[in-house]
Amino acid sequence: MREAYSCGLEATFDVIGGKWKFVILWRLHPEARRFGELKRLVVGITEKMLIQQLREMVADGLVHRRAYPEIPPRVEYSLTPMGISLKDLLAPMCEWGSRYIEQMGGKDLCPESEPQTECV
Amino acid sequence: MREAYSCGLEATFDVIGGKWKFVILWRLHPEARRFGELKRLVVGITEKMLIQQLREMVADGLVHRRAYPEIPPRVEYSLTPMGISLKDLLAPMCEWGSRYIEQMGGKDLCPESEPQTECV
DNA sequence: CGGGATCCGTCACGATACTG
DNA sequence: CAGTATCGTGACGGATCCCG
Repeated sequence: MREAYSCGLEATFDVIGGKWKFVILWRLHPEARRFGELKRLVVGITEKMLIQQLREMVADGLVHRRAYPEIPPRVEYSLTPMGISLKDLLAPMCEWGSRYIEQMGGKDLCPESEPQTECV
Repeated sequence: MREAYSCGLEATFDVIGGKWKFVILWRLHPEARRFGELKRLVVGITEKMLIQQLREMVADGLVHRRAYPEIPPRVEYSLTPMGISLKDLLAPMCEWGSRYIEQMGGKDLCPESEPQTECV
């Protein structure tokens, strides 16, 4: 959420656009995750990108961050109600993409990659 | 549509991600548009970006390009069935963004910009 | 009218190393 | 464990000029 929007679509893309946000979002569903868990679950992301994206999502009100004053440190990230409402949006987007892939030449699905079953 | 996808969401973002694609898409609905029309309707886009995005969308099977062998040249762009199906996806995304804007501090809507009423 | 070609700046993204 | 700091790169987006 940065400047003025002339349409809700811009806001939506601003908030979940980019390479990682939506992946993180659906890894945060349905339960809270620790930083280390996310790092493992979001395959291929670097720590820098993960913390950066999480910060933006916290600032955008999609994710809640809870730090426990312990040693060793523990931080849990969870979805806010706004973040949860986004999830209902991701489902049809994922369905559309899946249909698109199979109609446009099924060769492009990646069978050996870990099955991301919670998509859809 | 470039590499292998592990999830439909990646495909969706690949196809309508970026700054311009979804704006062009909904300007193409419900009727075909000429290149010059699009250039005026998609406020702020340069010719280079417009033609570049259109080409990608044609390659991705979302948009159909029809050139008339006339002088002066005339080219019309329209949505393919796949492109039309995307429109049903954009509507909820736009609604979500609008709700997000008003809940997160209504100052971020842009009143003086031309009302993009066909959104939603 | 509907493009194509070229040059260029920015920034999203990434690799690596270090820290409380 | 959960970050922070630094550096590098390429794709994305824009400006400008040219063409059939």
